[in-house]
Amino acid sequence: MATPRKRRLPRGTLDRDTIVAASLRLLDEKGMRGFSMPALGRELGADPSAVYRHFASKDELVLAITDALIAEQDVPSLRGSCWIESLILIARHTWELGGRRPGAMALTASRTAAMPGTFAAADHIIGVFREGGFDADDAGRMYRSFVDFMLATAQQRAALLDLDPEALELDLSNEAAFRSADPRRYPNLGAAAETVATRTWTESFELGLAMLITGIEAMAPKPCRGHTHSVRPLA
Amino acid sequence: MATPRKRRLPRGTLDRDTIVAASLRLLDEKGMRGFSMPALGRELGADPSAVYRHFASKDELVLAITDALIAEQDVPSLRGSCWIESLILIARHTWELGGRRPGAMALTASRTAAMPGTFAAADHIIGVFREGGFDADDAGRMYRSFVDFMLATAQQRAALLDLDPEALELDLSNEAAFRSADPRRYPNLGAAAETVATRTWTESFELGLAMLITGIEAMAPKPCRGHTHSVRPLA
DNA sequence: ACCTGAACACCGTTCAAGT
DNA sequence: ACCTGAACACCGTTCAAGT
Repeated sequence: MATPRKRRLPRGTLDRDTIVAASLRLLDEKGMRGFSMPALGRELGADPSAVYRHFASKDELVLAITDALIAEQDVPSLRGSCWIESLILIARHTWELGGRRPGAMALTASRTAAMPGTFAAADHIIGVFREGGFDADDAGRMYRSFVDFMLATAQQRAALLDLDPEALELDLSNEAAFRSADPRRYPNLGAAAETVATRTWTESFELGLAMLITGIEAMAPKPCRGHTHSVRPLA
Repeated sequence: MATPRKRRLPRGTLDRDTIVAASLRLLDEKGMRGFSMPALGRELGADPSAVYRHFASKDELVLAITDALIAEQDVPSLRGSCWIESLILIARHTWELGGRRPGAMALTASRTAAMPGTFAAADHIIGVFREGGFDADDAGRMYRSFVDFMLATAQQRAALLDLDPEALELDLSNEAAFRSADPRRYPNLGAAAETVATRTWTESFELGLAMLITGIEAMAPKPCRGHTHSVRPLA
């Protein structure tokens, strides 16, 4: 309260890591809507335009945030267990990350950063597919499709959670409104409406993951025979 | 050239349908970035604020656009063929829609509108799952997970295509840059880098769809015995 | 009743000026 | 060399004023 807020920052205060960390804090607190250059300036205690000394554009900053978020993730590896379980663990971790940090997930999940964190994660997941007996090229193909599913699904929910409260409320009430569809006009929807309306996003994700995992194992040269996976189809 | 552009619009010119149609035109021409209230006003030849006579907010307009886009879709039904083929057709149609009209897909794919177009599409897809022998509740569950996968995947690519040209260029060059990752540090990525870097989005979608379809058929009470589906795992 | 136009509180980005 | 502050061309939304 004593220090005047308009003090000039010392010369070397800002760097790329500081700005990325402040961006992630801002995204966690205020969501994507609150992540603006003026807001970032306030978070840093600097003028918004100072960021442009370190990143050429907001988009370049977004890519740096993308890699930092990936690099932060520390999914415990499951050596000794079935490789399929590793995939399930990675997918669930990503899904939960989108639930906890919707702003960061919504902003970054469709971007590709050619940086160390991204490379390390890709290397890890391709390695998991090779455990399943896929050769390197097929493991690369499976990796791309698996990651696309995982990120796309997590991002979709994150984008919804990141909406402003009124829009989110409207969307959720619309899901519930499936119950009010005329069963004469929409007989199939009418018969399933209660289930569709009350289904949680996580239940829907889990069933989609079960479908995917079933498909992956069917394609795998080395399926995990005798091992029951932790996904529950239609449970 | 002769008519002065600032003529006042006749009283009943604007209505919800006109505004939604102009929004879709704008999204197709200029993408999500170009879809602003001032731009919509120009497209309509009206003052931007006139739209607020018909929609309470931009978000309410977005939900109307969502339903209109769904209602426009006319996926040919495949009575007589295997029900799995209908799912494949619907998924591919959605994917292609996101490629052709990225702005509209990116804006709407995570929203739920409780309106006729949405109800009719839901009814149709739940019906397809019932053809596969799922009871109504399970068909409702499968519908949610299938649609989430389909829309999320299509939206993710659409959001990328909707980026401004410079950001898109940066992202695509980053995908290619997976080739330059150090193979000593990232041996799995190194072995698959060429495949990962040159893989198209559609190839990745098709493999993901094949995984999902394999999983769905494995769960179905009435799989399509003796029928070869049009998805090609790892082809 | 419906559309306009000015106004408000914001954006991302640039660049001359300060230190 | 690095940060500031004013400026530019935008946003979504509101509301008194016009017709």
